[in-house]
Parts: sequence; structure tokens; C-alpha cells
Amino acid sequence: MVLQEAKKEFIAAWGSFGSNWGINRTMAQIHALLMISSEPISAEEVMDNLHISRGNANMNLRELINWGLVNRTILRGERKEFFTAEKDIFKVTRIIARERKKRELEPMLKFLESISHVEGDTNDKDIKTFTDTIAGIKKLGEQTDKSLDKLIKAEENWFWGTMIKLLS
Amino acid sequence: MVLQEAKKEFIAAWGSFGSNWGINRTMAQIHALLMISSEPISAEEVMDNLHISRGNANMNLRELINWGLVNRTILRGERKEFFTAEKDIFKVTRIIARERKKRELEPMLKFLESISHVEGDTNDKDIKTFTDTIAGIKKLGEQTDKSLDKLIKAEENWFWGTMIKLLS
DNA sequence: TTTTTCTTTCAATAAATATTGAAAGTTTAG
DNA sequence: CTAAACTTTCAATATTTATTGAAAGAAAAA
Repeated sequence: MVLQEAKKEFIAAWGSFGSNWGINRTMAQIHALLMISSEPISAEEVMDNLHISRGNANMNLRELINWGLVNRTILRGERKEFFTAEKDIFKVTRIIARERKKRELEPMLKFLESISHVEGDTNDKDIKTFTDTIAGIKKLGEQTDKSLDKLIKAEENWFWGTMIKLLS
Repeated sequence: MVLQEAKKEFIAAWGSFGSNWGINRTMAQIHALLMISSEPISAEEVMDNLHISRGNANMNLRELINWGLVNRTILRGERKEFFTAEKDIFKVTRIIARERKKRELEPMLKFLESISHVEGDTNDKDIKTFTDTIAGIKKLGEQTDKSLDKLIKAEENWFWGTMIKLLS
């Protein structure tokens, strides 16, 4: 396969993979484009490459920067901004873990705590089913939270080491 | 907090949590409703409880059954079907892991393999950036795949044991 | 300063996704 | 068998989410 074609397919696939996971297609595609580019890319180039509008490119680039997955770069002699993405997939994984933990898991745990105690007879079948289910989810969430902490703080070696240990 | 209120909040939260993760809101809400119910529930009750149409209830219940998260039950003396959900969060996790692996990870790995070899000079900067990035994602994907296999086949004890080991 | 280049914003619009509800299909009871 | 109870389907519709593009804003050059 030729590079240009492979790039195009990867960008398309990453986009649809992302939208399967609640990440907007364009944002995932821009991320893919930047990850497989050896050089910083301008907003203009992103627009041309993905056939999207200036506004769309700008908004999604900003969001990627918010996530910490993309950085702005100034290129000497150039007036406009350029963008680069973190290419190390382990670092990308850590960043996504950190952000989703902060944005989703932590609020969810707070919420579960807030509904975990209900008034009434502890032996009541309905109350028991409810509190047991919530407690189980909470326990899973708390342990996931702690595991993510380890992952986020981890060295690259720890990551691959743990992955391999899990398989053995 | 009173049971009815806590239930309502949990169903709403589970719904919006789900839609953050590419799972349709209603499907997640039905799943939540069934998880916290001590008794099997009919389609009629699902409709009334969540204020949704018969068609919507039917389609999403079918999808939950396809995933293996919900089962049909015949109640003696009743003509209509009833539904129950797996309540053990570990089993739910295993089912979701199994299904997403099959539906998303495995096709993605096949795809990455198909684009991993591109024609041209291996030392070319652009080709190197592309193949290195794809190789990294592929490696992560393959190890995730194997870890999920272990999780899917695992006993309950293995699961909590591993979770705890990861924290220590 | 004024002009040019580039970036940001956001209301309008388009596209994607979910939901409805009525009709058709199926199963069980009488 | 026929009728009643229940389930499924899917075209039409509504809702949600993403995208556009033009205007306003900012920064650098002239």
C-alpha cells in the first residue's frame, strides 16, 4: 500500500472508531492526521486535508489542546500557528485516562456516593437490590479510579511491564 | 434519600453516562432500570417507567438481549414476556468487555495490520512516522486484546484479585 | 497608524441519531 | 377455526449533535 492511501484510511478509521466511543469524528480525525504527520501542520492544511471548514478545524483543534493531546507550535519565519500531536501511544493513553477519569469517573463516584444510602428497612427486597447494585458499581469504580491513578503516574516501563504481567 | 427518588436519579445518570460512551441513552436507562429492580419487568412497565414508546422499548430491549446483558423470562400465569438484567457488576463488565472486543477491537486490529506495511524507503521520515505510530497502536491493541481475554475468561476471584494487585 | 494576515466566535444550517406510533406479524386462549 | 393479547417492524418525525461561513477580534507588518 502507498503511504498516501494508508494515511487516508487510517484517518477515516480513527474517526469512526472515535465516534463509537463518544468522541466526535472530526476531532478524532484531526488527531489521527497530526499523529501520523512528521511535521507540524497549520489550520489551513488541516482544513484542506480533511475537507472541513475553518470554524470546525479551529474548534476541534482547541478541544484537542484542552485535552492535552495537541500542542501549538510557532515555526520560525511563519506567521501562522502550527500544530503537533503527541505520537507516543503510551503517553496518549495516559492523557486520555487522566482526562476521562477527571471528567467522568470522579463525578460518577461522587454521584454514586450521594445515592448509596436510602431510607427504609435494610432487609426490604427492593432496597437491598438497589443498594447492592449501587455498592457493586461503586466498588468497581473506586478500584478503577485507583488503577488509573497508577497508570497516569506510571513510567513507560511500568505500563508495558504490567500489560505483559496481565497476560502471563 | 427515598428509594423511588434514588432510583430515578440513578437511571438518569446511567443514561447520560452511557451516551458519553457511545451507548444510546434509552438503552442504558433500560439497563439501569432492570439492574435495580428486584423483580422481572414487562415491556409495558419499561414504557411507563421511562416514558418511552412501545417501539423504542422493544428495540432497545432486543439490543440489550443481543449484548447478553438482559434476559427474557416467562412468568407462570402471565401471557406477556418479562425481562431481567444481570446484576453482578463483574459479570456485566465481562460481558461488555467481550462484546466490545469482538465488535471493535478485533476489527480494528485486522485493519491496522492491513495498513501497517507501506511501500517505499523505510528511512523516509514520513513513512517512518506513519509506520511507527501504527505499530505502537497495534502493539497496545494486541496487549489490550490479550488482557481482555484473560478478564473475559476469568473467575470472579481473579478479577478482584488483579484489581487489588494493580493498586498495591 | 493603517493594512494585512490570521484566529475566534456563534447563529444558522445540515447531518446524524433516536423515537414514535400505527400497521403487520405472531402466539395463545377460547 | 376466530378473537384477543402481545410483539415486531419501519417510514415518518423529532431530537440531538456537528458543521459551516461570515463577521468580529487580535496580532504582526508596513
